[in-house]
Order: sequence, then C-alpha cells, then structure tokens
Amino acid sequence: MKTAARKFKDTIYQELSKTAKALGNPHRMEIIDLLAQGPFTVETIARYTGMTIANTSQHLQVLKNAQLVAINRKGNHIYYQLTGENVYATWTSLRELGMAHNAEVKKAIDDYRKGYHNGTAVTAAELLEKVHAGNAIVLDVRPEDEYHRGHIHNAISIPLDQLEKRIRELSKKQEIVAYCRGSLCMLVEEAVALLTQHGYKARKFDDGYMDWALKGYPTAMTI
Amino acid sequence: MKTAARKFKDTIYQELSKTAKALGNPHRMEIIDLLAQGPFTVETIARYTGMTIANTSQHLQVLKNAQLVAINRKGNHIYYQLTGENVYATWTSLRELGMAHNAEVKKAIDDYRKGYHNGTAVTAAELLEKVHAGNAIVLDVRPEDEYHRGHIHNAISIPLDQLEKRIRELSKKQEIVAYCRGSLCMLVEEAVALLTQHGYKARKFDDGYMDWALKGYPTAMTI
DNA sequence: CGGGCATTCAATAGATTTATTGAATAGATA
DNA sequence: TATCTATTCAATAAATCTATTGAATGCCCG
Repeated sequence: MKTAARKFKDTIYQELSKTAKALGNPHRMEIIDLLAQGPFTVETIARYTGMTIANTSQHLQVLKNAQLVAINRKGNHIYYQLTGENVYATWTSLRELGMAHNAEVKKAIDDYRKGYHNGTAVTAAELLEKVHAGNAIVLDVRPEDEYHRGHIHNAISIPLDQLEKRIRELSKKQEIVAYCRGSLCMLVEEAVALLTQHGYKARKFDDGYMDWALKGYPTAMTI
Repeated sequence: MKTAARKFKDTIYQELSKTAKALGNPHRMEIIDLLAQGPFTVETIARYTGMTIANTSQHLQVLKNAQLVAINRKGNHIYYQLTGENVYATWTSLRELGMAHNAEVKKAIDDYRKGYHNGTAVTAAELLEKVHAGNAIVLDVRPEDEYHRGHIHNAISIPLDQLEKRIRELSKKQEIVAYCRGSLCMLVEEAVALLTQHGYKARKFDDGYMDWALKGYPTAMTI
C-alpha cells in the first residue's frame, strides 16, 4: 500500500516529467528554438525543420498539450508561439547543460565552425563598445521579419539569402560585425565567409541576438 | 539530399534531446531531486523512491550515460551523485516551468496541503510583520545544515525528525510559524500537524525559505 | 582463496513514441 | 451556401522505453 506522501510524489514527478518529455525530442527542440524568434505558422515551421506538415502538426500538439506553446489565429493561418519566456529559459538551461556535458555536441559545433575559417568571434562586451563608438557596421543576417521583431541597436538588416546580391550596400572600409540568432544558428558563419571572400573586413558575433537581448544590452524594433 | 547545415542541426538537436530524454521520466526526476541533497547508494535511492534495486540501477545507468550523475566507490558501496550544479539548475528550471504551466501539479500540491487540515498559510508579508514585531516563534524544520547555510532572520532550528522529542523547547503561549524549503517540500505540513496535535498554536509559512530569500526579506546564516 | 553482498547485466513482454499516409475539419472568401 | 486552404485527426507499423525476473559480476573481508 502506498502512503499519501508517496502518492503525492508520484503525481508530482509524473506531471513534471511530462514537461521534460515534451522537450525530449530533437524535432521539438528545434521547434522551441525556432519559436524563440517569434510566432510561426505550421507550414513555416515544417519547412524550417525539414519535416512533413502532418508530422510537424503532431509535434506541435505535443508541445501544446504540455503548455509550452500556444496558438494564435490570424486570418487563414494559425501561428504558434512559446507560452512564456520561462519556456525559452528552460530550453536554454537544457542546451547549456547538454553543451557542457556532451562531447558530441561540442565536437559538432567546433567542426562546423572550423569548416568556415572565419577567425575568432567578437565578444558581447567588444560589440557593445563598437555599437557605442559607432565604428563598425553591425549586420543582422536573419530573415527580415525576425529583424523587425527585435535587433541589436543600430544594426542593419540584410538577410543571408539576399546578401550576395545586396553586398554593394556595405562599405569595404569599415569593419562589419555580423550576427544571427546565436548558439546553434550558423547563418552568421556563412555570411562572414561570403563577406570575407568578397574582400570585406567581416567578423562574427556568434552569441547572437537572444543572448544580447537577455543581457539587457541595447536593442530596437521596427513596426 | 541533406545539406551540411541540416546534418549539423540534426546532430545537435539529436544529442541535446538525449539530455532532456534522460530527465523525462518521473523516477529519474525524483532521483535527481534526491541526489541534489548529496551522494546516495543504489539501495538507498531504491528505498527512497520505492523502486526495485534492479530498476533503480537501470535508471541510474540512463542518467550516467547522459552524464547527469557520476559514481564514486566507497568500500562495498557505490555512491551516485550529480555531475555538477548545472544539473540541479536545469532540474529547477524544469520544475518551475512545470509548476507554472501545469494545473495538475498545482492541484496536487493544493490537495496534499489541504489533507493536513493545517489551516491557512501565513503570507510572506504577514510573516515579515511578525518577524519585526517579534511576537511569533519562527521555526525552521529543515535539516540542520540547510538552516546553517541560510534561514529566515530570527528563526530557530528544530529539524522535523527531532521535533517530537525536542517539542518542550517551544512555548505553548506564543504563536509558532513553521517553514521548510517550499514548493515540493512538505516537511512543514507534518511539523504543523505534530505541533497542533500537541496543543501548540502553530501555523505554516509554505512559500518556504527560497521564496523568502528571493524577495529580499531578512535572512541570516551561521558559520 | 572463497563466501557474501551490492550492483549490474540480459532477456523479455508490455507500453509508449514516432513517421507516414490519407481522410476530416474548421475558417476564410466569394 | 459552396469552395478553398491550412491544419488536424485517425490508423498503422516500426522503433524505443519500461519493469520484471533471474543470473552474472566485481569488490570486500576473513
């Protein structure tokens, strides 16, 4: 026979583990990571993650049941978004833990970054100084709507997929510091490689926008 | 064909989800919660969680493979312990998230508390007043070492497992406000029930020490 | 060296999770 | 009202996770 205390604990841990289970799938982790940038439709999420629509929807239902995401109808589309900042905070916590304890993760990131030969990254403190001094072009290479929702103060937006054809908008004389979402987002690597290749003085800020914003550093948004 | 970027993401999310998966089981969550108190043997963990030894061992292997716990031989026993503070930090983050978003959890805690018929809890503001006025005994029922690391200003320490035999140290005339860790810790409920049963005027402060300290209310520590 | 004890391993059946498929639904638009 | 479109549901087979059992391992101590 179980004591009341045992039953209580069983319930609590059972319920709490549901949250962790919902996060414990690679596709759903990628979805959380993506939704941290803002609300997206099922179709967009599916395209980003390379899943079928039906499969994506199914994973979104799991996240919704665990109260990690919520929906928001707009016209013919349904936008999914995180239910709160604490969802992203927990995902960050898990990511940090994984990155600290899992050698495979470290190796994969290292290998991928090394493949680009993009030199060392600018630190947040260095970038803050550059932003204040105004002696560097800060370049946001994320998709444009993510830029509009929030970006580093004084940054300009050229999404990666437009960078090649719009590259003349940039100056070869000033240093360019490019950034994207951060941590696991590798848009910035491709951007810096492209810029360097075209003779620009480009460096990367690979902490990304989320980290910058979380530090309370200056941001802006356009409406 | 998958792009290099897609392969990279697959690897990363696959690996990161392993950590979340390891945490995504009620038994393993309880083990993590227990190991936060310090190292324990398999047998102790099994007894505490109500599992068989073999099953406990199996879950511990899962946690070990995910690098969340490590072993430490001592004589004939093997002690399991968390591999770092960040493991507990992540578990805390998950717990907070679950408690914030999961109605079942809130309800279970509520119901369990109600089962003790310990009356209503003292709010933090009320307790603050009582502490200032000095017209209540503030009683810390956590294990003694936790009391020493930090406690509510002017609280006295009688760990729950010593309360029955040391109960005469308390006065029946003054109101007693007991507290423990908070959230999932139910020591305080048992303490108040015991005190009431012995004719003391006891109430509970069930936010617990962590909440009190986080509010910036007065605390003290002994060395 | 050998008995005893704590822990792990291996096998298995039952439960849960996952991706895929094609059909169903619910809002918007006309 | 009928049609269109984005999204969800339902069914299924394959994969993975879980608890249980009993046997195997490895370490201590006499």
